Amino acid sequence: MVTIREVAKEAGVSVATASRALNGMSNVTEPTRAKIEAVAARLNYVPHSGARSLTKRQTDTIGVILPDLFGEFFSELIRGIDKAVHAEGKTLLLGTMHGRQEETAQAIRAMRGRVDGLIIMPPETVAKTLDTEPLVAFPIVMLNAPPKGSTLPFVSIDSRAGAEMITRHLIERGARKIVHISGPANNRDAIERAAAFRDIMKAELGIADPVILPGDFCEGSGEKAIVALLTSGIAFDAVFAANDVMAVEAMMSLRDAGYAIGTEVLVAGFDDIPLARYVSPGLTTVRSEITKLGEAAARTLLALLKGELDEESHGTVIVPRLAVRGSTAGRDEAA
Amino acid sequence: MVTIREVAKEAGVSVATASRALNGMSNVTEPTRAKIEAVAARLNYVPHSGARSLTKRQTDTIGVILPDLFGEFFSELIRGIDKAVHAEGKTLLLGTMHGRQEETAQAIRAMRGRVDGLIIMPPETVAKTLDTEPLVAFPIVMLNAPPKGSTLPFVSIDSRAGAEMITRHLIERGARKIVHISGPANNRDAIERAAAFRDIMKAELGIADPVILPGDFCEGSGEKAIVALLTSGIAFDAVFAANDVMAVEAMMSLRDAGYAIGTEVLVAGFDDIPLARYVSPGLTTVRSEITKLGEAAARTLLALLKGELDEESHGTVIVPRLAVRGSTAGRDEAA
DNA sequence: TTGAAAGCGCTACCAT
DNA sequence: ATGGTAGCGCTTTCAA
Repeated sequence: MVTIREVAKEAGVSVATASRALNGMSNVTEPTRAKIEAVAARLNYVPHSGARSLTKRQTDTIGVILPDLFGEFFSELIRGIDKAVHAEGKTLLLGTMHGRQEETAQAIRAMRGRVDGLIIMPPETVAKTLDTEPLVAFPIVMLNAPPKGSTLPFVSIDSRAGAEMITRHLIERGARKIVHISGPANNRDAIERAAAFRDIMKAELGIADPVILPGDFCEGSGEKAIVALLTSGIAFDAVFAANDVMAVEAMMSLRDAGYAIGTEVLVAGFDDIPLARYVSPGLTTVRSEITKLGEAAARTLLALLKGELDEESHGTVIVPRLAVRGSTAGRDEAA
Repeated sequence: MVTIREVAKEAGVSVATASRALNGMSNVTEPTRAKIEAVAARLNYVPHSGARSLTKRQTDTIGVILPDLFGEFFSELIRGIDKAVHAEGKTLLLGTMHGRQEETAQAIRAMRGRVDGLIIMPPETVAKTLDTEPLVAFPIVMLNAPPKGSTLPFVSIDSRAGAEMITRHLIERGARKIVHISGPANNRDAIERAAAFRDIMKAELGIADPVILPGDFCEGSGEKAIVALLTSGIAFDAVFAANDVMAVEAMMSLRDAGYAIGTEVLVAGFDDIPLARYVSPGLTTVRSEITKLGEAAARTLLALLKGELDEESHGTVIVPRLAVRGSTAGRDEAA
């Protein structure tokens, strides 16, 4: 591998001058620069980013630590982050902890010296831990985990607002006996969505203790919940699943069980993954705009790095909107 | 940030000893090691991977350059790569060229000094260029682009075999007037799939010049193709799209136009993205096992880095299998 | 077993 | 405008 030193020697200048020329600094004579560039091209010189990072104390790399890489949610998220990061000419270092929480700390440590800042989406409520960990010496933006008592900047989706909207929507469309399929018990979003569901059921219908079936956000749990529901004999006229994956599965299971989706039984999800519009009927859901979420996180971090993070963008809460489709056409139309 | 020097000083040893102790080398007295580790923990020392990479001339990072990040294909691919890479304790550096071919070379250069090796999925037939480029001084594995006249190791899916299978399958299920929606004209996979389709139509049905509609693998083009098809008045009883995204769209469009999918008109795709099994009827497609593809690429690169790449694994061609679902239930059953 | 010191490839400061 | 040189934080000979 040819280094800058060889280029300098070959061009008959010092490494300092070579460095300046190659980095487009102004204080280099035009002929000198031309010669250096020619030599660099001839020798096929490619700067060693690692070495450069070491001296500049800046890596131009953004690290992302995700709980997992499964499904469309993460792919959309990464796309959003990449979009913003790439726009600033920086690169993306991807780390996951494969669901294992113990790996989080290690994953973060491994980032030291490789990235300028980190976007972390903790699997659960690791936020507090992170804030305590003194090792967190570099800029961090939390994703979807509004840190309680933490001072870390964050970007998240307003799960509560979304769940409220959708529950109201189901009621408006004629549902009265709504069943909720929740996410993991230790997941903040899942908890908020379930709580919001309860609140609206109480406020709008006076139902203090609505049916909530356990789920885990993953494939398999939507179907399981429906099987349990049907077996239980509980009466229902709508299902609100805490995310789209479960909602789609629930929809399929209900359809297979002979229910007419959208009229006899309304179904709604949360996230608006691409799949939601392809199933039939289309799935009514809460549009999180995942890509936007990723972009916002990246932009917050980028601003933080530049020291331009103003107070108001310190914490960004994205308020989702409804995406109404066929799965909640309405009970009235069933008649 | 605390460096190894501070740890050494605080522990009353030389940096050399500190380094050895922290890296678990054997030639350090137990008490010395204990003390150093205690100090490191107390000072919350985290090694600087960048600096370490520089001296060791090894980054423990694998770079991946993708044409884009859109859709499930790439998310599954990344997941596969990450799986293999993570298993070896290495990290993943992600680069994309956002469809712009000019960015490829630059993206590769930017990797110098950051990664030990590269997995590249060129948008088109950049393989040759890459092989020529002398800058490619580090280990590279090509993804899905069997380099013509290139000596780079590669992993790819046998598009031809897959397309042959599925065309035969459609014919078996009673289709005679099959229309193909192709991918981008400059995409190798797209070209091979179309060619295989032609060959089988010729061989099995004696149709030398089957209808092939242009597409681009992306959302929008499946629908467009169907609109064109319906407008043209061309007779058809099956549609084989070069990838699932277009196939699903085509399916929806045809259904909206009043066709019974799976009986009146058969539809098939290519890739087997998760979505394929959720639409209804399920989409018959070619199972590429994208995750496996990513894993294989990563493993090839890892072996290459270890100097363990034997001749036969130099080029891996994954032969896909059919995933038969409702969208090709069969024309016979229509009766 | 431990320490001193020479780099890894580059940038940036201080001279000239 | 150009050159010499001191690091960036770490690993790794070479000596002791």
